Amino acid sequence: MSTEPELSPLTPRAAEIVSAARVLLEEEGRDALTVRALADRLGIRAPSLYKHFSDKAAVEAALMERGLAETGAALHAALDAALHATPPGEPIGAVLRAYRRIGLAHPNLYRLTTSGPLPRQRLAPGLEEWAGTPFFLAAGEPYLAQALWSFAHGMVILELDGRYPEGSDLDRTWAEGAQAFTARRPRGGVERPGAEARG
Amino acid sequence: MSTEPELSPLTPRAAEIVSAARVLLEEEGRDALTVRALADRLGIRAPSLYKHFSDKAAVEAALMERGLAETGAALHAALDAALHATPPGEPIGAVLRAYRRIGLAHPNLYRLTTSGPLPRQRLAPGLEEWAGTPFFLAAGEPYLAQALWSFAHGMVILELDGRYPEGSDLDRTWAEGAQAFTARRPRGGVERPGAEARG
DNA sequence: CCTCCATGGCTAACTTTGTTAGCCAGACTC
DNA sequence: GAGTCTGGCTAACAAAGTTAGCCATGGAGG
Repeated sequence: MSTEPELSPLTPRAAEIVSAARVLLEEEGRDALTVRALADRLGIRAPSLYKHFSDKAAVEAALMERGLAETGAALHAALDAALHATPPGEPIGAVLRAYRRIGLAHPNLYRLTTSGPLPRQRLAPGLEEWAGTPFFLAAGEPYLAQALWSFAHGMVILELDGRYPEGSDLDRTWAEGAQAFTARRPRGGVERPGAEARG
Repeated sequence: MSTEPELSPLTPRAAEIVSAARVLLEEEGRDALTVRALADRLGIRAPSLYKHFSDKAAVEAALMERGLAETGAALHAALDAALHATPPGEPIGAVLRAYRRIGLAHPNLYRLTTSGPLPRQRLAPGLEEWAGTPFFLAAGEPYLAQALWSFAHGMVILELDGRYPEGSDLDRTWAEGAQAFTARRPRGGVERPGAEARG
């Protein structure tokens, strides 16, 4: 269990703004996350927000950090629980289930965090990699890990966007994917991820 | 090989507008696809576009139809080629390679077509399903098919968005996924997809 | 031939959005 | 007590999608 990287520091007021932004985003969707609407929630005027953040993208970057941190924490916890259970559980299945759960729990934050290019300069260093590490630990091998991560993201985002036909049994589709990837997992237990193809 | 559904009919002028929109989108990105910029390319003023489309979303829907149609055509062709080759090729690998190729060939159109909810009322009926059918034909079973599709979409969108670590060997990751899914493909060849969990 | 009207342009203008400029009140520091 | 930092404010702008309403062209029907 690696320790979580520290998020970019925020003043108390900035932290309040990010909290309000998160509620607004989650309750009313991405289009509703507007500078004026956010200011309204805080009882101030839109331009005042610029005393705390350089632009709207900076607020979104702070939200993305929270999304990454919570995702990473959930995945690390699920992996640890699986590995330390008696008998140990299947790590790939455990990570996949945790990933789906966190994506569906905060759909708009998930979308914000995972869609489009990441503003990496604005994110705490190491955070993105830390959040993805459980896939590497569960897969035991970097190529399988990236394939697993891609599958998981594809499943969540297509479900959130309503792209599956009505009535699809997605539990079964997730199980199918988990079995396909688990079958290719190298025996010999979990290894540290190699340096060459992480993420 | 099923026949492609007909796209929604367009007047000649509307077709010109969609063509211009496509060039604009592909050359300058999604943010550049603005009503005024599109009008500029056509040598007219922005409000004139509303004589041909009810709103910007209608132009985007026409673009999505083209994206779905081209994707579907490429996937059906790749699957047919694999199945009718001597000796027959591996259908899952063939469909995956074609999917990646078409996504990377038109990144902005791919993103537009596959991100966010689909405006299904504005799309030619049957088109979405037809485009996805090759996954079902290649997988031979609907749950594996949806898992395969999710994997493919996750891979393409994460690559387009630059989410993989620099230097990742994505060819190898694609191959890893192809092997994982191929191993679970039901023997006995390709079946028609069932009605219950298509897409 | 002349009228009618559908087609497809146009200008002007409005709303919403992100953003900047510049002012000001309170609080803390030297 | 003077100054400066903090965090509000109003006014205003540019870019976006969109609407209202005017006008030229051109083909159809009498």
